[in-house]
Amino acid sequence: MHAFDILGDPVRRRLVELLADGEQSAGSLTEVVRTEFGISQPAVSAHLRVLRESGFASVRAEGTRRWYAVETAPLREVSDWVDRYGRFWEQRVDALETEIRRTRRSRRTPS
Amino acid sequence: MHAFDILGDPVRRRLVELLADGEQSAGSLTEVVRTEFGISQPAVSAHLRVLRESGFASVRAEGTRRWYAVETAPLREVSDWVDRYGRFWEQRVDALETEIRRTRRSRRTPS
DNA sequence: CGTTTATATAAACAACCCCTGATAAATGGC
DNA sequence: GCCATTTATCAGGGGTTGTTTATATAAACG
Repeated sequence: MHAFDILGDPVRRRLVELLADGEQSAGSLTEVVRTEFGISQPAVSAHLRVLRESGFASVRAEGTRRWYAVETAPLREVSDWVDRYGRFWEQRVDALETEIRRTRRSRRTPS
Repeated sequence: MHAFDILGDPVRRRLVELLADGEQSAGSLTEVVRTEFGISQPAVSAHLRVLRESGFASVRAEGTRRWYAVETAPLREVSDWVDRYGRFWEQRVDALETEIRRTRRSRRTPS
């Protein structure tokens, strides 16, 4: 399954978004997604499985709990594709220069 | 249909790749994709329709020919998502600084 | 041990997407 | 006007994917 297929599903995108904040248990992920999308626990579990098997997420067992974390490599594949075939480097470079400047400033003067 | 759904299909990704080189007629796009994926002309036409209707491509008529061009805005949506939720800014920023420097150098000394 | 909690798996089903083959529409050349 | 070319659309079938309900597994706890 290609990276774009993985992220093609809105539930999986949301899971990745949630995991961007850091490690989360399957339970808390399920609770959020369950209410937001109105789907069952097994449905969420199936999506977590897809993220696992595609390398988008890794799991750590702790008792009965499963702690999920996002993996960056597959996301890189997506951004690489966009960078390669989206021919808008001009604008993109400008935007990223701004972003880099902003990042540096915030590093110098941490909140 | 979300941007990731559009690019979830390998044929559509390939079409965007081909269009990255510049405007192409439906015919030449069809020929390439037809041989690479072994699908029919109507199948390719359907994919071009999806790209059209999702804003990933624009069309210009010239006689019976249709000239397709890639549109950058929807691709931006994808890269924005990755930038926001893929937490690998450290490496990413470094890589892009390099890229920016490279771009500037090549602007100064055009090939 | 028996029960509860946390998570995964299995079976069945529905929806959707993509494909093909046939055909339409519109332009171009003679 | 007639035929060829280019591209799009339509009707229908098939396969993948996501969902639910029910159940399994496995640890924690009394």
